[in-house]
Amino acid sequence: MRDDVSPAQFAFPPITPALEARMNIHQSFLANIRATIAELGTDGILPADLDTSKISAEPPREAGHGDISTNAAMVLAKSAKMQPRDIAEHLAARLGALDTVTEVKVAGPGFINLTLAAHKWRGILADILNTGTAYGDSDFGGGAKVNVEYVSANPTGPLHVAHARGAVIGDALAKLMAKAGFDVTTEYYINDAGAQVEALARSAHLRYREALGEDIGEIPEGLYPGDYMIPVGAALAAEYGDAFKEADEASWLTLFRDFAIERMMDTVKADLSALGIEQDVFTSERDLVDAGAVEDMFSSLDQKGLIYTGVLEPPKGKKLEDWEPRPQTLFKASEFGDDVDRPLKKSDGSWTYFANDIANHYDKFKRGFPIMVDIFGADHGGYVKRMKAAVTAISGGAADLDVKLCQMVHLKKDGKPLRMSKRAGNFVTLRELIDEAGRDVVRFIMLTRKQDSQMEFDLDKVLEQTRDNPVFYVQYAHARCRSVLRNAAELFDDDELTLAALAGADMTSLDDPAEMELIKQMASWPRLIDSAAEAREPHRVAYYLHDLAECFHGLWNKGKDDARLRFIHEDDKVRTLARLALVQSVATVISSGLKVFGVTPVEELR
RNA sequence: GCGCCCGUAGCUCAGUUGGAUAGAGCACCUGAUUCCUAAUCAGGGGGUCGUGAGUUCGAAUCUCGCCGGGCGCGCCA
Repeated sequence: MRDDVSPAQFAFPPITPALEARMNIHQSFLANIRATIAELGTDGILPADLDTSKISAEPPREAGHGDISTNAAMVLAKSAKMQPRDIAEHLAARLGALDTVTEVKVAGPGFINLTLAAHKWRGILADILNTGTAYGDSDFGGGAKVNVEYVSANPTGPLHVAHARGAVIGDALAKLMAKAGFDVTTEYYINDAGAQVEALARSAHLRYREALGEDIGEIPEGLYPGDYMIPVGAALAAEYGDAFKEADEASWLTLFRDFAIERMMDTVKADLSALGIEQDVFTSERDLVDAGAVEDMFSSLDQKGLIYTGVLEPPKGKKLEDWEPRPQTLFKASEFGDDVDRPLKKSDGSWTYFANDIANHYDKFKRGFPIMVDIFGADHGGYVKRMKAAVTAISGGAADLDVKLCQMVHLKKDGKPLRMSKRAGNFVTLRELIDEAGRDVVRFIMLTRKQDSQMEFDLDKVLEQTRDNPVFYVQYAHARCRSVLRNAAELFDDDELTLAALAGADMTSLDDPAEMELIKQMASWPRLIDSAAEAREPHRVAYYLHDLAECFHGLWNKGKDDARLRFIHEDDKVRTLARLALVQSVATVISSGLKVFGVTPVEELR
C-alpha cells in the first residue's frame, strides 16, 4: 500500500500568513522545516521530492535541548542516501538563519535542536488573550461528523458508580473532539426492548399492588427489588386506581413497562444532569425495532451475502450442561475479524440484542456519522470485535467504530475498599457519589487515569486540599491567578485589565527562565489538544493541567526569593501589566482545559 | 482451552504514537514563610520498565513465546 504513494502526494501547501495564524507554534515550525528541505532539494544539496510526512517537530523531553527538536535528518537519511549528521548540518545552517531562531545545534544521532527568540514566545500570550478559552481550538478534525455514544445504561434503575467513569469519559471525549475541530454528536442508546424491561414492568406492578395496600412480601428473584420502584408503584396507583390490580398481565404489561421506563429515564437523565451531562440524542431500541430498522439492517447484510443458517461449535473450556447443537441465523462476523460468526435471531425467531445494536449503528451511519465511538464497561470487552465487524460490514467499510473500554473503579473510604454488590444491597449510586465528593471532583478524578486501566477512587483523598489531590492543585493555581488579578484591580482601571488590553501590553520585560517556561508550557496546549483528540484520550488533559499548575506554583514561589518575579509592582505599571498578561493567560488556559472536562474553575478556595 | 485489556519506584499512576540520561504525586529525608493564599515551593534517596528472544541508527513503546492479574466466551442485555 505504502509503495504506490508517489512523491507528489507529499507536497505540503505553502505557508501563507493566514495559514500560519491557524497553526500552533510547532506546526508552523514543521512547515518551516519542510520548506527548507524543499529548498535544499531545489539547490541540489538533497534529492528532490523527499517524503517529509514522517518528520516531527516537538518540544524535546530534555529542557537543555532547546525549544523545538526535529528528527528530520534521521528520517531522511535512508531515502536521501546520506549520513544523518550531514543532512542535519545542511538543514541547521539554513534554519539558523531564520529570524525567529536564536540558536541551532545538531546533537546525538542527528537531532536538530532549535532555540526560538523570546519575542516569538511572548507573542503566544497575545494569542491566548485574544482567543480566550477558545485558545487551543483547532481544525484537526476538519469538521468530520463524529457520534460518541456513552452511558447507555439499561433503564431499570438509577445510575451507579460503575456508570460514572464511562459517563465522564464519554462527555469529556466529546468536548475534546469538538475542540479539536470535529462535529460531535453525543448519544444515549436506551435498551428498552428486552426481557429485562418486562421484568421492570412486573416489578412496577408489584409495587403498584403494594401501593394499593397489599402485602407483597419479598420481591421475587429476577425482579428489581430496589426501593426506587416504590414511587413508581405509587404513581401507577394514583393514575389507574385498582383497575389492574387483579387483571391479566397481558392487559397491563405494555402500559406499566412504558410508564416505568419513562420514570427510569427521568431519573437517569437527572443523575446525568447532576454530573453536568446532557446528551444530544436519545435513541430508543424499541423505536428502532418498531420502525423496521432491524429488518432493514438484516436485508442489507443478506444482500451482501453475509447471512446464513448454521450450527456453531460449543465454546471450549467452558462447561455448558445444556448445550445442544442448533441451527441458527448467523452473521459472518468472522469475515471481518471476529473469532466466530454471531447469531442474529433467537430460537423463538426474535432478534438478539446484537441484531438490534447493529441496527442502531446502521442507523447512526445513515444519519451521517462515518466515525462512531462507543464507551463501554470492561465487562463488554467480548462484544467489541463483533460490533466493529458489524459496522464494517453494514457500512461497506465506509464507517469506523472505535470502542473505548472503561475499566472498573474501586471506591475506597476510611482506607478500606468499598465493595459494591447489588445482591448485598449496598451498591453506591452515582447520586451518592456526587453528594459525597461533588460534581467537579468526580469529573476530574475520573479523568486522571487512562480509561483502560483500573483506578482507585479514594473518597477521603479526593476531598483533601493538598497537593496529593490533582483537582485541588489545579483549582488552586487558577484561584491564585484570580487573586492576583483582583489585587491588581485596585491599581488599574477596569479597561486596562480586559483581555484585549492585556493582549496589547508591552511584554518585553518577561525574560526570566521561569516565566519563559510557563509561556512555553501554554504554547503547547493546542498541540496537546490535537494529540489527545487523535488518541481519543481525555486523561492527557488532566496531566497537562497538572504540569501547567506546577509550573505556575513554581513561579509564584520564586517571587518570594526574587522580588523581580513578583506579579505586581506598584511602582512599575509596564512591568506589572506584562505579568498580569501572563497570569491572565494561565487562568485562561486552565479554564480552557477545565472546560473540556466540564469542570468549573474556582475564583478562590476557602 | 480461546479472545481482549493490563504489568513501569514501597504505593497510586504518567510516558508527547519508535527518540537523547525512563518521569510525577504520595510516603521517607533536608531546607524555604515580617512577602500577591506555605492549602505552596526548592533539593535528596529510591528502577533488570513482569520475563526471554526478535525487528533497526534507536524499544517502556512494534512482533513472537512464556509468567502474573482483570474481563469475556451459543438464543443476557
